[in-house]
Amino acid sequence: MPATIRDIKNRTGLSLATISKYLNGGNVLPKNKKLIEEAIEELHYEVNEIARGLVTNQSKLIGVMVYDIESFFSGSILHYISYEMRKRGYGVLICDSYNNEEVEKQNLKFLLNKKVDGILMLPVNLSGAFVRPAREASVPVVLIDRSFTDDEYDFVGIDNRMAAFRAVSRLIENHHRKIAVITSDVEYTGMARLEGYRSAMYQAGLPAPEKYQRLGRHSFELGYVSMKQLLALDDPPTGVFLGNYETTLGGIMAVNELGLSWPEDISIIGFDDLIVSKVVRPKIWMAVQPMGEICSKAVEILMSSIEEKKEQITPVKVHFGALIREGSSIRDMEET
Amino acid sequence: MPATIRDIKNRTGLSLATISKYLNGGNVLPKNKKLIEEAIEELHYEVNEIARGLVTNQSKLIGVMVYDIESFFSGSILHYISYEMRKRGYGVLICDSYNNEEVEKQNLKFLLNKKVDGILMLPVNLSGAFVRPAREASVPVVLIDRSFTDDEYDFVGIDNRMAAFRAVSRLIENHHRKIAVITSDVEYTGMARLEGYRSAMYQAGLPAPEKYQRLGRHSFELGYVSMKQLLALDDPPTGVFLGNYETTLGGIMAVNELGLSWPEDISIIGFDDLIVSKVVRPKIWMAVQPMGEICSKAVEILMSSIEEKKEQITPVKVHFGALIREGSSIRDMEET
DNA sequence: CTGTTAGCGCATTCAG
DNA sequence: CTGAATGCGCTAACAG
Repeated sequence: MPATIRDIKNRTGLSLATISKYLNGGNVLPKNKKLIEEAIEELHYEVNEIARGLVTNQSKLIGVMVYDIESFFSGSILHYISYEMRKRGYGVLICDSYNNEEVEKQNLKFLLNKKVDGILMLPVNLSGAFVRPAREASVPVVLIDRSFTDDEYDFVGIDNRMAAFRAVSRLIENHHRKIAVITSDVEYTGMARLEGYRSAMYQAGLPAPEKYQRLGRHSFELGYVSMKQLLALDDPPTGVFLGNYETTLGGIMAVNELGLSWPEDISIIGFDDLIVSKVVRPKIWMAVQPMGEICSKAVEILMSSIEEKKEQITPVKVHFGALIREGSSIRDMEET
Repeated sequence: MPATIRDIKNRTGLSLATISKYLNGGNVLPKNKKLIEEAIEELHYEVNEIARGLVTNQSKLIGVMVYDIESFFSGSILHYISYEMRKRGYGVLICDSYNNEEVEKQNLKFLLNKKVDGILMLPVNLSGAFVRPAREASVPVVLIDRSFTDDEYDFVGIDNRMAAFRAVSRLIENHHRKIAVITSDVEYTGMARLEGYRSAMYQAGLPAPEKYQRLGRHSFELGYVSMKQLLALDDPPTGVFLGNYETTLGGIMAVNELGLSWPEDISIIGFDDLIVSKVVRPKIWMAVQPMGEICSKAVEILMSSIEEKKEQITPVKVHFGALIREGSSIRDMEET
């Protein structure tokens, strides 16, 4: 049985209140302070956070909801978030929605039941209607990476349209005219990136035929299959923009398997810099999200909402710029 | 403010005890039952688990400690575990040790502070000494995937030595004589798999020269670099056993980049079947761990330890067999 | 089967 | 600055 505040009361002869005050950073006479500290040491006392939570109405827990914990992106996010929260003494409750809208709704309720002090979410639902219970319970929610189409919450991520625009521009600048895209048209980020691709093409006066737009839910398989299809076309593209990490990985694998190589046979620029890109040669051009910054910003916003429990004023949206990192996977088509 | 048991007392005129009993599945007169259910409905009442936890001395939380949350393996494990625990109404507190022994020790204490009811762990430490605080607090711990070299806890995983032995045997049966291994010699699983490789070679009377054993900490890079080195040898191996998912992925990428292909140029058999292998062709032979079974077994063991709070009797170790799944990545060397 | 009475471990009024 | 008293929301004996 762990020691309680009562044990240290008996040991020091002080009252519960004094000890409690000390524990919460209040002023206590030096000699009492010493007394308490000694007792804590001896008894290996540690505050029972769940008891404290009952009275302060805080659990020192936050919930993190991810659309798919098996995705590479989630792992990275979770890494940074758990690090940030640990520093602040918060526990991180994880919920996996495995890309299922219904499950996500239940997860939210589950977390609310657990009395989390706040929620960080990488949502699968495009609509934010299901988040209402959190708002009603005035549990702050911060969105990461993806936002809703119909409701506003605090958000931290990148400007996806712009990132894609800039990535595709890199191909255009290198005089590519036949540029394809592999991305999602059913997820928030994918849709924005698709738009970025289309804008860039349009603005450069280049055609963006449907056969060059391979869409579906972001996945390794989408990248793999689409890349093979693109390269098998009668009139294949010379450059391909891959819309996220999974598709990038799949696309790379496909090119390799076909015995082709970049930038000689095909130019590519991918998205999201996780493990693989560190090691693949020739190095691949990448639109890189600042994961660490995104997470620490999201945590910062969440924490301030938790602390000032004032009603949500107006949602804040933070968009970082993606870094377009240089590689050797784009060939200049004019130097032919 | 959410409704409390008191609100429903006022609304029904019943006593707290009766309501509490109903909530905990006790017998209540049908008419009272109806009364309570109505009130619950109206008031949107939900039990405050943290208050309940204070008296029952349970948090309905378990902790999961992983050596590296960014590894593919962790994501898969977390997926299954969170699913199993949700079914049981438990929250999952996640801790990432990012392969740091010191961090892992702190994580354990952190979880204990959060009063988790049990811990599932994929440890980074080889020694189990740091788990003592959990044992002292009689918080059950179940190890997954990796075990300690110096202390015993409940464990669920596979027989790594045997899995590796069988994987390498697949190459031997196909008349390979020059067989290499890429795996870890500093992690529990890697060491056992290395042993399996060596036994298989020894037993078949085949040499296992050092140049064919590429060792280090399991990583994508290890697989990538090692495979390139192996294939650049004067006398390269004809078959390679890749010791885990990351190294498998790295090895595949290396073969592809060299413009080689399996099974013509090199025969390979990998480990752990996650996303990529579903999509790479020709299909790769794989030693596959039954992730779902492992996790549900681990959860089952943990739950029973939590429920029967009797002192730990004797640790139980469950080893599943890995499935050696057929592919087309091994060439029969006699058919030359 | 139901109601009354005590706490769980702690923070927080209020006096002193 | 300190101490005694009160209650957070709920469960667990007991009586009735």
